[in-house]
Amino acid sequence: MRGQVDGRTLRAEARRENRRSAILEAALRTFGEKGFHQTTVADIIQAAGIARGTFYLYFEGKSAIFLELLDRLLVELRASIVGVDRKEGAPPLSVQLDTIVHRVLRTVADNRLLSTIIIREAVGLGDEVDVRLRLFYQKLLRYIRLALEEGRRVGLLRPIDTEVAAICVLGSVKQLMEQYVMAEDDHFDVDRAALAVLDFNLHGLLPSG
Amino acid sequence: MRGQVDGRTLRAEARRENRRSAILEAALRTFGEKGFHQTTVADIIQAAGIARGTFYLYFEGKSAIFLELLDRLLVELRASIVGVDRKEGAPPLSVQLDTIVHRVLRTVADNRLLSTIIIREAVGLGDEVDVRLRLFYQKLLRYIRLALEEGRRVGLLRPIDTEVAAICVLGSVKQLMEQYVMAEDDHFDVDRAALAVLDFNLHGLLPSG
Amino acid sequence: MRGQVDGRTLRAEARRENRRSAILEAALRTFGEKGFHQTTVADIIQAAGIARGTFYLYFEGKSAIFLELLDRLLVELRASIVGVDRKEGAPPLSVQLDTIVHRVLRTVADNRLLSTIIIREAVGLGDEVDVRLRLFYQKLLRYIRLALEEGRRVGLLRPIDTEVAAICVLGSVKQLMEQYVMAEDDHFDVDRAALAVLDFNLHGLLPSG
Amino acid sequence: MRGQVDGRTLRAEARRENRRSAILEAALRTFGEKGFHQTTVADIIQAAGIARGTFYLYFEGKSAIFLELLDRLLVELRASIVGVDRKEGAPPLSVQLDTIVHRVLRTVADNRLLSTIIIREAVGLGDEVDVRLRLFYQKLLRYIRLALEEGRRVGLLRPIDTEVAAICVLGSVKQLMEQYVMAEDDHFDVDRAALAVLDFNLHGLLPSG
DNA sequence: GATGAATGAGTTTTCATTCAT
DNA sequence: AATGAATGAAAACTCATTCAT
Repeated sequence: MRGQVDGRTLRAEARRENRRSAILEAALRTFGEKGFHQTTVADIIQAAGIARGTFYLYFEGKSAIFLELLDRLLVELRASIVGVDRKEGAPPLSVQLDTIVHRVLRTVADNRLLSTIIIREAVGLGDEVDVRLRLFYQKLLRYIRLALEEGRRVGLLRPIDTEVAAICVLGSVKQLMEQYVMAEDDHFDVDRAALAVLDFNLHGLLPSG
Repeated sequence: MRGQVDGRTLRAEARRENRRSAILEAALRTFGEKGFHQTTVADIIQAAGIARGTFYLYFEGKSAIFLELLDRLLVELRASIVGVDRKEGAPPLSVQLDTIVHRVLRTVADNRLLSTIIIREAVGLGDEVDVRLRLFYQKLLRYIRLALEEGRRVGLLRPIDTEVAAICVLGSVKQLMEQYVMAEDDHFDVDRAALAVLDFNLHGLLPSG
Repeated sequence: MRGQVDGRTLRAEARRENRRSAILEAALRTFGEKGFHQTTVADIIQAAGIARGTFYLYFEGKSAIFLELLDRLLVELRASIVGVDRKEGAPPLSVQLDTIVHRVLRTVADNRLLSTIIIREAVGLGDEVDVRLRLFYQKLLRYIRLALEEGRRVGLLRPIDTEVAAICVLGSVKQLMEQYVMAEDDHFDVDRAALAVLDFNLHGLLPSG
Repeated sequence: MRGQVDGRTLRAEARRENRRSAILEAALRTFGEKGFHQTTVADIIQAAGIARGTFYLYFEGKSAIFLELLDRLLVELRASIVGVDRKEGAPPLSVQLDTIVHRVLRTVADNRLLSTIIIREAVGLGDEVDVRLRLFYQKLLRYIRLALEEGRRVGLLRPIDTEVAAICVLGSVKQLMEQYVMAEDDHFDVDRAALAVLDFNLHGLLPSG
């Protein structure tokens, strides 16, 4: 009987997870289409095909589900930029940066809806969300800055204001992401863009020399 | 007697304008502090020290007053970037760009509260505001791209993807603005930042050659 | 000097009366066009070309000015139905009723706008107005009933339920007025209508005998 | 289990309908007591003992709930006047008219509160309501006129201005209804009144011959 | 007297969240 | 677990009336 109960429990839990995912998915679609503030719980439950009360069985509320979606994206983005290896024998920083930019843009491309939200609706979504996003970007900036400083130390980079440079790197990639998610037509060439943004970041506008 | 009437009328109009400005000012403060969505008309009238109805005497509503604040900033920003002179004898593009970056950052510095809002709460502020902002950035991007193409033509710039480069230029400046308005402490050195961001945009990260 | 003062006072009073009339006129037009509830004080002062405060120098408020307009019409209507003469030698009741119906319809025709209002917006205009109108119709009904009873007494009328008959008389005339003021085209023949309504009231629908 | 679900659903639906009716009932009471314009949604929900939001769960707003009440009455009134039969062998028009007047007054008596409103506050209840009422009376008038014309053709009625006569018939019945709903004491004898109004409409005031 | 800016009570409406079934 | 009816706290907006100039 215990086995049976376990089976039941397992199946129940699986169903629960499925449903949870379905709601998350529906919320993602709705947030992506209408934006956080224009989206009502009614929209989400309609898209998910569930009852009002059911929504609150799975999530604490509108902010909570948004926060969860946000966290998922941030985790993916974070994953796409870890891996800079400053040990000897590792690929040169330029290659690593190239990889990172590629990965980040890929992640954005793969999570277009979600990316739209965090890029466009930076704040005003409730204190918790605001804090989460701010922290993410803060960490990201520090990470980039440390990478740049390391590059400076090993003589790979020219003497620059690493703080401002980090800001510029972040800004240029973010803006590219924004243009990408904003583009109504789908023929945005991610690879070309990644190459170009890297080229820009590495060499600037002027002819070298 | 007519003179007196004129005097009265003038004074009345002056008072009216003052009031209007005071409300705009109060709204600006409130939007800056709480963000667009967190701000209610009640907040604004409280900050302005006026009655409910008075607000609607001067503005159509929350969106309208925000739109007006936005337009003011956009006009100033626009003004800070006009003036690129491609005629012979004009200063080189690099100098002009330098001037522009300086001016833009100055404008942002001078309108910190307002800048905060349009940078942080990019969209979801009502259809009209959204459209206005989107258009502004669109025009800005095209403007930058044209300037870069001109630079290419006259051989000032190296061969670059001007579309992506324009995005990068815009993004780096925007991100700098964001860091600036976000910085809680006031010791953000605008001039240093302007120089650094220009240096980055012009020469990139790598040593030349 | 007293003479001069009197002259001034007189002229001032004349001016005051003129203005008062002008406002009443403007209010009449506006009420007639939009109805009592849709009409705002703003509408009236705009139509009158006066300032907000000025309105309150002449009238206590929106209800008060409406009440005054109402009273004017009621006085005229009342005047158009006095004069039923039950003394010997007077014209027969039938003729007198004919005269009354004619006069009433004429009064309505001459005060079309105002009539529209009291016919269409019977109540809900504030307690005072409601009471005034109710009283008017009550008195009117009693008046008609007494006339009918007198007619009965002198054998002019057949045995009828005078209370209900009075109601019917009032109702038929009121409905005629309503159709009249509602008619968009202006070719409503008052005289023909007066004759027909009298004919109906006196002889009914069936052939006599 | 499905049966149980159906049972639940049915019960839920029944409860929902009950609630709806209860709100309509409360609104009817409130409109009847205070009139349309004096009634606020707050009044209705208080009378119904429900929360603010609940009201909007069942009705779009004040106008919508009034419109529904109005439609119910108009349907009943309409039903009370269909059935005039002009085929051979049918009861004479006089009898049919008698039936109609009886039925109409009964309907009014059975819907006293609602009747009060549409009779007293004829217009200014919102465009849609106004149009609905105007159309209703228009149709009613045409209907009466056609009936009278038919009566003329078959020689049942004397030569009359059928248009004005229709107006008079409608007016006399409406005024009777008004007196009825206005009467504070309840001893208004509907049957007597119906007879008297018919007598008046058919034979008029004067002795026949 | 005239003006029109200022007032604020009063209404409508929305929507995230709760809770009985 | 699931449901969806019920809730009520906000929030926006209107407009008759007052009052300082």
